[in-house]
Parts: sequence; structure tokens; C-alpha cells
Amino acid sequence: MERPDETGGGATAPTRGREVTRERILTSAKELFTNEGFGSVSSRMIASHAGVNVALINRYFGSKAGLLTEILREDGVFPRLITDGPPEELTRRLAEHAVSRLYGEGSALQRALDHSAGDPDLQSVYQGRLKSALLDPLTVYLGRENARLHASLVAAVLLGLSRVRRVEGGDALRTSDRAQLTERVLALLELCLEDFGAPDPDDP
Amino acid sequence: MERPDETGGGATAPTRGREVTRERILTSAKELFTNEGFGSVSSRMIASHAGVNVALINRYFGSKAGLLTEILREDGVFPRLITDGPPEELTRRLAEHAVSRLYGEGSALQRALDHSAGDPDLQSVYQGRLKSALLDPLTVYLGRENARLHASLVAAVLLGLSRVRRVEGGDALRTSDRAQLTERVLALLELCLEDFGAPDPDDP
DNA sequence: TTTGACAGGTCAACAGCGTTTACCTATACC
DNA sequence: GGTATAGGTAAACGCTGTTGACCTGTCAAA
Repeated sequence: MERPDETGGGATAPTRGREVTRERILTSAKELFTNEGFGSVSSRMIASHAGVNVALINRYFGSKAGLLTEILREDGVFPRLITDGPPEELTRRLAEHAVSRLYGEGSALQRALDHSAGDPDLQSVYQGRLKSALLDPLTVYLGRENARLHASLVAAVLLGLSRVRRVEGGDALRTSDRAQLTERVLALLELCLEDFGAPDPDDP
Repeated sequence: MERPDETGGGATAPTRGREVTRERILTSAKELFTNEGFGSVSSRMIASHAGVNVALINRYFGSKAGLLTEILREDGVFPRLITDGPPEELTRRLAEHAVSRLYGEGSALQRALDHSAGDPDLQSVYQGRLKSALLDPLTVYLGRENARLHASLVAAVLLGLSRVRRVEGGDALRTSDRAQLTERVLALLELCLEDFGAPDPDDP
């Protein structure tokens, strides 16, 4: 289990071994997924890019989808977005993040994977991720009646935006003034979170 | 040992022939895609269900994705939703349609294909369809400044809802009163269409 | 009636995929 | 030195969508 390499005193980086191989695969997969998308990159491509045998992908990650899950596990921007910062600015944080994604900012990996969303093999990965990275923390964070429903509406707006961007290439959603767009998305999110049956709190 | 086809004078339905075979494939594919989704249904499954040779799918439709394109070509609910009815009720029509989809109503085929959205092979099919069935007609229909942007926002909300439903299984989005949900979606859509820079018309 | 053309259908193969199985090999410990 | 074992390998499995070569039945002209 332990790495006898460093305990032995030798400082040379090993080119084999569990951790090294895992890392090689992760790095190559991340790079290839980013540039080509999940569906277009085969296990054999990843393996050969990593200089590693194909079978090792399944040995270490169970499956190609498992490899992606592992990659995504490290990179959770939404939970931080939700909890980091004052609650009254939650919607603004989310809106600005969504708009920045429309403008092609944000993680290249994320963009590539948005592009691959819907692959049958990724279905469950994406479902789990949407839940664990957005719906669940947001539901908990809201912690009020119908929290899940409000969270789902917010998620719908956020996901819908990135989906339309994918189809439209972002052109249509970028024609207008960015600040205006941000405000509009902000308003949409706030409308999602508004209590049911309650009148507009700004308009008593 | 079939009898001579209608050209021979007989009125009996032929079991072979270009149109018959095409129709058999289309029918089987529609049924299988509806029940299993695009990605889970193989060409060979379609062929055997239709009682037809696999190669004929590619002969008549070019590819499996081409077959799906042909199926979708006939079924355009959104263009009708947009143009059929008074303009002032457009958002209500869209909202009610979206909510009915959340409740599992509407075309089973559509639901199944939502479920398969994102398959790499379907990417272009879906992009074309979203444009031709929703974005383009809506843009034309709005026909005002920033029409494309407003249409994109509407599309984002609609697509986002169906996507979250897919992930959540529709549970979260159905917990509340349906009428309330419809009103909320309606409000979201109206907010999408609201002119930029214009103040709330209900609140002069 | 014979011939030829040709649309429609069949079959087997191709290259690729993700994944699994059986095997080898180099290292670590007794 | 012997041996257990983690790490790595090669070859296959069953599947996919797709293709090209080959039949076959029907029709039209000779």
C-alpha cells in the first residue's frame, strides 16, 4: 500500500506504480476530454496518450465513465458558489457565474463536458453531479418550504442557459449588453426563489 | 410467393417494396425509441423488430441518426404552439405545455428523446431541431429588437425544465400545486420576453 | 419467349468501441 | 533464495454502426 520509493530514500520520480499510473491516466483524460469531448475520446486513445495499457483504465477507475466521475469529483464550483459569500448575494453569484459561462469563461473542461452532456454513458454521471453539486447543496442552503422545488427551478434556468449556448454557439445570448443580460438572469433566478403565494417583497 | 403488387391490379397490401419497408422501419424505430431511448436501441434491434434486414436502415435513411431525423421531421409541436392562438397568450401556451411535459404528458417519443439528448450522434440532430422548431419560429414571431435573445432565454427556461425533470425524475417539480407551478413558469417566460431597459409594465 | 436491366433484399464482413480474462513480471518480504 | 503479490500486458469478447458484394424477383423491350 505505502510507496516504498520515498521511504527507501530514493528521490527519483517513479514511472510506474499505482499512484503514478492513476495520475497519468487522469491527466491525459482531462486533457483529451477538454479538447475533444468525452464521446469522441476512446479508452484506447487515453491509454496510448498516457503511455499506459488500456486495461488499466478499467482497473483503476472501473470504467470510462468512472474515470470521468473521478475527474469531476475534484472540481465542484457550484457548492462553493452557493456557500461562499453573503446569502443575500447568492442569486447574483449564480447569475454572474452563468453569464460568464455564456461568454466562454470558466473551466475549459466544463465547457467540453457540457458539449458532451447527454451521452448515454454519462447520463448517470451527470445526474449524480447535478444533484450533488447544485440541487442538494442549494436545497439545504435554502432550507425552507418547497426548497427542493425552488432549487430545481434555479437549476433549470442555469442548465437551460448553458444548453442553449451550446446549440446557439453563444451568439444569440451574447448580442446584448453583458450587464443587462446578467441583470435579467438575476431577475429570473430571484423569481425562481420567490415564495409561492407571496407577493413581490419589493412591492408590498 | 407474394401476389403481384397493386401494379398488377390487386388491392392487397404488399409486404415488400420501398414504401412499405420504409414505413415498417419508421414505425418500429418510433416505438423502440419511445420505450428505450435512442442510445439503447441498436440498428439490429430496429431491423429485427421491423422484420427487415439491418442494411436497409442505412439504405433508406443513410444512418441511424438519419432515421431519427426523419422521425422528428414529422412531429413539430412547438411551431404550432407558437403560431396557433392569440399572441397575448403565447407565454401561457408555452408554460402550460412545459408543465404538462413535467407531468409526463405530451408525446412519449419526445420524452424518450429528451432522455437520450446529448448522444454525440444526436448532437447535430438536436441542434438543428431546437433551432428550426423553437428558436427560429419564435424569433420570427417576436420580430422585434433582440428577438433572438428573448427567444434564446425562453428556450433556456423550457429546455432547463425538461432537463431537470429528467434528472430529478420530475418529483421535485411536481410536489407543489400544478397551477402555482404553471403561473411561476409563465412569469419566468414573461420575464424572458420583457424588453431590455424597460421597467416593469405592471408597475409604472 | 427470351433477354436484360434494375430496384429491393440478403449476408458477411469491417473497423471501432468498452470491457474482461488469463497470463506475465518485477518488486518486497520472510 | 524462495515466494507471494501488486502492477502491467496481450488477446480476446460481444457489441456497435456501417458497407460492399452478392442474390432475386419483377418488369420492359426485343
